[in-house]
Amino acid sequence: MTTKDRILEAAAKLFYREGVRAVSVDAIAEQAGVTKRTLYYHFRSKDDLIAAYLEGRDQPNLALFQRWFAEAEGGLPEKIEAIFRNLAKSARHPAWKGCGFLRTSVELVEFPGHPALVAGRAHKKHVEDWLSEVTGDRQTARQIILLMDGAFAVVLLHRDPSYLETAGAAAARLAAAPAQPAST
Amino acid sequence: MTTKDRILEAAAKLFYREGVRAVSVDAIAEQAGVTKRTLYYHFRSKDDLIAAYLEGRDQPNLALFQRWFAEAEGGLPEKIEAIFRNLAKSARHPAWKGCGFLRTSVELVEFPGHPALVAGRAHKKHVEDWLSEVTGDRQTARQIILLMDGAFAVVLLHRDPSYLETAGAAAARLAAAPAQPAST
DNA sequence: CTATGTATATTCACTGGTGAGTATACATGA
DNA sequence: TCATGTATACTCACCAGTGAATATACATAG
Repeated sequence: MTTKDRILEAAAKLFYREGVRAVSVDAIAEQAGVTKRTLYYHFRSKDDLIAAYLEGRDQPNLALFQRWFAEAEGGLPEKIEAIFRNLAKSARHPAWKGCGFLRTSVELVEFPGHPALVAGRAHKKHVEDWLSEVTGDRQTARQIILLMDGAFAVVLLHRDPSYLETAGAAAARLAAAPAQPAST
Repeated sequence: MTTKDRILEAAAKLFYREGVRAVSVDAIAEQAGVTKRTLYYHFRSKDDLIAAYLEGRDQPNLALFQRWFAEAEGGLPEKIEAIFRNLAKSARHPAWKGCGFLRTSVELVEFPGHPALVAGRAHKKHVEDWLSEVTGDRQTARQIILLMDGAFAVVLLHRDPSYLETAGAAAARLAAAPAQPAST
């Protein structure tokens, strides 16, 4: 594992756990076991590091959703609901802190053009595109995304993962009977 | 208007615009036209001020939803959808930055017991309780909340208020046909 | 009806600490 | 000997919170 990878891994861990603003570059360097100067050799700035953190989460995150969907029994509504059930299970872990993409978009609300937000938008679009494919309907895909992201926010606030199951039930119902006949 | 009110008003404006972490106590004092020491005479700490900011938003926010609901034509689904339509209109204003409660809960994720988060949870519960009343079903109320909070997050990320209308359509459908016969 | 005391409200100037980022030097393998 | 990578030790800006003093208003005792 290269030094650069170790730095990114340390950054990702701390950024997710505490938020991108709360974590100092010094703390990341220490966690990675390098000096701050070395960190700045591999990354141009803290903002660069934040962007790299989110870019690195796009694929694994999407792949996880796809695996949960593929491995679930039943028809489309059941498979959609399975994603939420798995999310609820994750959310019961004490280290769970919601969606890193959404949280970063809040922390960087003053900088709408920040590269990390560009990466965040791309990620959410990838999920939406994939859901459009499997549901055959963009509107339904968006409503599922809205339920999921809403659940991230609400569960983080109340620390009550059961909202993810409530969201899953709603998503399953919307997937079972799309508003207008399928139209990707 | 008292000095204390002016400080709180200044804090609320800056906290909503830039986020509670990004705003310095000095900036609030300057905006309020007092010295920092005066600010600390009226508020014990910055955390106190953050809590006061959210506590002050609870009632006005809820009242706004209730007004939008009351003033809308049509049955329950139409009235629910009207709330989202009004939110979408607000979100088109360039100063709109999502939901202050949810954003603060992200910014203070490291401090789950923070008084501002207690105020945030209370507010969301008030909205949920009111929606339970008007829909006659807690599950439906929660799903509407999930759609609304999801839309706050997604619209903030993509800067595309149309997601609020998509959420409104889903909320109307769920309100029109609750999963199980009404049970508050 | 003045002198003294006290509570409220405000100011200026400061501190200890932390933040991101850098100047410079040293190592080491190709 | 040159590019790559790492370290020590720094700069400079900012930030939450404080110490000490002051202004103002209003008591009430002499």
